[in-house]
Amino acid sequence: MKITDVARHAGVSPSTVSYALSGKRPISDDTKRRVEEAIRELGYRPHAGARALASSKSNVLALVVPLRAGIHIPVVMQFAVSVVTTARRYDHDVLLLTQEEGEEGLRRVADTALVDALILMDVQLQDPRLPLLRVLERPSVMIGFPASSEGLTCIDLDFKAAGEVCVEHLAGLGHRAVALVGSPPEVYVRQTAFAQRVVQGFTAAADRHGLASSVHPCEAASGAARKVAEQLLRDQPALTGVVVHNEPLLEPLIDAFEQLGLRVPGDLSVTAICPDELAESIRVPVTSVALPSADIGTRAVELLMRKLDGTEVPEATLLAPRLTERASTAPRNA
Amino acid sequence: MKITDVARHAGVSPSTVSYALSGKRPISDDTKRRVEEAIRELGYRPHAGARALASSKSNVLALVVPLRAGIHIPVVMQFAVSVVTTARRYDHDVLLLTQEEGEEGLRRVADTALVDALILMDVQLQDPRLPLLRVLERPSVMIGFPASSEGLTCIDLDFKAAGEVCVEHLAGLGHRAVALVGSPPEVYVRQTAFAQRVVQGFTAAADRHGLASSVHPCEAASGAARKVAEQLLRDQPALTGVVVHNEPLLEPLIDAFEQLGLRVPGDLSVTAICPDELAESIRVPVTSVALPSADIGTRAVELLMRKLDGTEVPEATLLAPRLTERASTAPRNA
DNA sequence: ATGAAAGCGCTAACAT
DNA sequence: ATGTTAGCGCTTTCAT
Repeated sequence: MKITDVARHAGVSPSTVSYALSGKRPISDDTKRRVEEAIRELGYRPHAGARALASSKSNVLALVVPLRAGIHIPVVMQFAVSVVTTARRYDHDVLLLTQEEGEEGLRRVADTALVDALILMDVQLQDPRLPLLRVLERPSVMIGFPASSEGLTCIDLDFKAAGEVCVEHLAGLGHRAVALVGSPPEVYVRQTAFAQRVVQGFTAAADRHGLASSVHPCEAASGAARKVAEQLLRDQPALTGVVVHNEPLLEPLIDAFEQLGLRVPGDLSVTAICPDELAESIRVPVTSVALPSADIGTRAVELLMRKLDGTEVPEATLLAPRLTERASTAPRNA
Repeated sequence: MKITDVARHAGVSPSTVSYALSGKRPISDDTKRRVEEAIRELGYRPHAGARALASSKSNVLALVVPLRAGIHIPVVMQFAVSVVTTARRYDHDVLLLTQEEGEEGLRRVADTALVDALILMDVQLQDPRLPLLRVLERPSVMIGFPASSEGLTCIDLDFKAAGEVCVEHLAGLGHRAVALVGSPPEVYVRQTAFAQRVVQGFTAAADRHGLASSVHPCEAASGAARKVAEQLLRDQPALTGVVVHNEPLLEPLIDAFEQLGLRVPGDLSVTAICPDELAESIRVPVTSVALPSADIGTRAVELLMRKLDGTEVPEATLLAPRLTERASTAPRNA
């Protein structure tokens, strides 16, 4: 079943069928109807490879997902799903690449014209893929910010501002000593951008408000919660505000505090940077800055589509943090 | 940079380059060397669309991932990653589809020849996609078993046997009253195959051994753990053995039992069906039947490759459960 | 062991 | 508004 079959069946030329499908030139209503009918009757589907060859567009995007330790998997899935869903709205499909394939994988799918454009997640401050992206003849969008991003397109939650907003919320409630429970150490060692930026924002805001502060990278294993809680209280006996940037640890940590005799939010206020869904599902719903995975995924695809169109897009898109107050924060005890 | 360029540069014909690349006919060592050199020097990459058109093979597999409620996301990601990794070993890429696209999505990627074959996850007992798969001209593999799978290729953990093995382990330790804490109710309502089969195996084995038993579908929200624990003890005061088939609930449930004054495994033995990684990471490492996501993903791709080769493959592949004893099970108190 | 050439099915100039 | 046709870059017969 090919386009010439459809053309014959509809009594038109192949190009007319092609144009009826693409809308790239005006077709009379009558012709269009006949073409559509022929397509339906014959169950015609254009051959993706032939299209890609003739048009130099595969209508496929590459999505590179991170697999490394310390990344919260459900967030990755949410990104992926929103990327796929949005891509489909623009008539594109999504090819899944793992980071294992590395730069060679990017080069492969780009150079073979298997994909038209690329989306990368888990960007590091000094990401080895950056030089490649700059020379690749295909547009790309990075979810996350490297140290220097000139000539590249990046989008992410403004993690620095997120760290600040959390501290400011706590400061506004009268808290004077705060701690950040961060991502697993390996995330910092890798210089993953978002983890670093939370620390920057957290520390800057704490200093600005004259709060005592400390930062604790932390394993995601929930078994670690008790130890972390104890350590925090040992290091900062005056501690009354905690910012958690570590999804799997959030609930166990709150449990651990309560088991140590600290009521949340009575004795200790807790804020988090995490998906709203998680913040809401916890026994004590947690005041949090949303990690809007779906929104970021959608906007990453939209940026890419505009780049494929030849439209200019901003190099950096930082999404402003949105803090939602829930039950885990309260004014400091007198 | 195309194949004719390489051919000219190497002083051979385009077909020779093609054959040197595919190995589909003998090439003299000397010629092969010259071709490889030309490819390297010119940085040549064959155009994926042109290949697909000429060979009627896209070298792309579709992977349909479930998004529905009650599915444990990290397990889905593990599948996806192992599918991608294995596919790459066979020189294939993976196109990511969401279940949202439904049957139309499958038809689209198959009929446009965007993919050569398909892998489906989260199969339901009466899956609406089954008839389509039977008529589709492309091979497919389902991860999971529908009610009737003639003519289709399925692979999964033998969940029925997994349920049995858990009960038998408990029975062997002298336990006489057991309960199954299952997947969220919506999973059963959807008639998702694996959840049902665990229940079958659990119940059959309990009956066979003359154990008192009960089954409790259960939300994944960890807040529900306490309620479930209390309900279990109310329903079955003699309860000493629990089988958990609900990843997110596993740890909270054990915590809840202990808070109710029941030591694990002193008073209550707990087994689970879950990834080994999860079972090991819990405070009380849990005796479990492994959910070998990576293995299943790998084998699904291997089945598909053999089908693409024209090799016959078994319609049903049930992976035997493997129970690992850990700290959460012990003989029943005298 | 290698070359020549005919497609694969579509798009997009270039007609009219 | 529609038709004609020359590719797109590769694979694979068919020759030799």
